[in-house]
Amino acid sequence: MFAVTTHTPFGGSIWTRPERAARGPAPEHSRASLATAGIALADAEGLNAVTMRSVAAAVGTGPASLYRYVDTRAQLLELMADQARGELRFDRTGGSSTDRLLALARDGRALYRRHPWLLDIPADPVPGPNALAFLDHCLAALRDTGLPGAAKLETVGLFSAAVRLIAQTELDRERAGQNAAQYQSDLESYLTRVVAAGQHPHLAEAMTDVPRPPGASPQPDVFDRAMTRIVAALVA
Amino acid sequence: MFAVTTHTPFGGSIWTRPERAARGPAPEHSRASLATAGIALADAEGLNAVTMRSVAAAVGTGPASLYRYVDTRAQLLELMADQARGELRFDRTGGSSTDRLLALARDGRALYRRHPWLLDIPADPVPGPNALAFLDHCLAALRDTGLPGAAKLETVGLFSAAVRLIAQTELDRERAGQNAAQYQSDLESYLTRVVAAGQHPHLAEAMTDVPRPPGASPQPDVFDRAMTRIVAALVA
DNA sequence: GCTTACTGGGTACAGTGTTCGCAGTGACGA
DNA sequence: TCGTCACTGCGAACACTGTACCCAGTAAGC
Repeated sequence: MFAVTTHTPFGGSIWTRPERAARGPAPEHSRASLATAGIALADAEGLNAVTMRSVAAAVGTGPASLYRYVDTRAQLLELMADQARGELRFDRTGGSSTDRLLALARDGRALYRRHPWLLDIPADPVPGPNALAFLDHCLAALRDTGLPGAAKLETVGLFSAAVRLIAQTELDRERAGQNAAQYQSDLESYLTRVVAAGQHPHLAEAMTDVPRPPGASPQPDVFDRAMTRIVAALVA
Repeated sequence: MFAVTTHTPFGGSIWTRPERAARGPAPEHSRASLATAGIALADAEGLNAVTMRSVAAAVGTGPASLYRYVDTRAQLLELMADQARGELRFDRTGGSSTDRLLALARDGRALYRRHPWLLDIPADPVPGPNALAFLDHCLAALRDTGLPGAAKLETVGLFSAAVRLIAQTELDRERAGQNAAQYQSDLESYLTRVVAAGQHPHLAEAMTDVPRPPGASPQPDVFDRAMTRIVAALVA
């Protein structure tokens, strides 16, 4: 029912804000506990359920108190995102660049499946500690490519964006498929109406071409196929 | 300062809602006029400036009246997004698949530069008329690839997602660059502190490798370079 | 032990998307 | 020709949001 702060280029990231002050009493809560509470809420009911009030209630305090730990709601989301990324384990150390990147991509996908609300948070302008760890492992995977440093960084940027992107498309499609009753039928009738209108000849052709049987299960792993193509293009 | 409805898989799209009712007096406004007003506001002050109240005021009515044309704010954004996409012109009809896709990509980038708020609107679950026209031209560009229909559709999905993605990264970087004073220095000191901490060896290596001079202008066309790689991977 | 900078949190504010209810209006069926 | 009835415009109100303010209490530094 509401909002994501539109792209403010830099309103101040959590990671440039000191966690504890030098003076004064010890805080009763912690960044980690706020993030945990937020993640639990988001996992259960989506990102919209993560309000200052709900998180405050979850840790047992009032809304205003959260601003002792965080300047803004967006910073709270930053905490949640990074803590979620902390679930990533980096087992594989050997193998080709391609294989290692693909493994990292699959880990990323699994993370997005566990915490779909991550896709609703705009990519953080400043990477947190766990994002940095992921970044470092991506760079490690590129060791053998011999690319210069800047190119490696750019490649990693494209790579993680691609992972996010494909996970997003995949999840969107699945979510849509679940309300198949309403969505699929509405979309289908809409599209056939559009196609029947006569414009969009290529769309018509693509849709009639090999019309898969309606009950058929979707292609098994769009993600793997797409990711393979992209990774190949990136390390080339 | 506020919100984007988190991914409701299908709350009902504008394009499955009848534009005019059969009975009753003629509406005083139109979808097009609402969209135009919203676009003007978004162009000038960002997507957050597009509130039901501001749009209503722009067309000279009260907030509640908008709900005669639109079920929800998200549907208003759908209208804006599709109307903006209507600015696209599709001149090129000949050439290789790669060239035609690259031309479409550049058009898309130009559109995102003109209306950056498009990047803040989640990709519509149901494509509007102008999105369909774009889709059709992408499919036309893939004519010579000989891919089956479903694969063509999938490819186009990846393609337009990639355009959006790269435009987004590019614009993010530019926006960040403008507040160079605050952002760059903060980020830089943060990263050097992180690197100095000793973990993240590969990050350290990539950053020290060929440290570009601080005043140097950024690489001219990240977009073209990245897009070329991706398109090549897609039509392969 | 005095100062100072913090912490907790109740209250309040400005602003949001959206609903309700009611008066007016115009196309359709008789 | 004339009711009927589904629509239209819209003022007022609701529920809820993120956040600022304020004040009492608390612990570290000189």
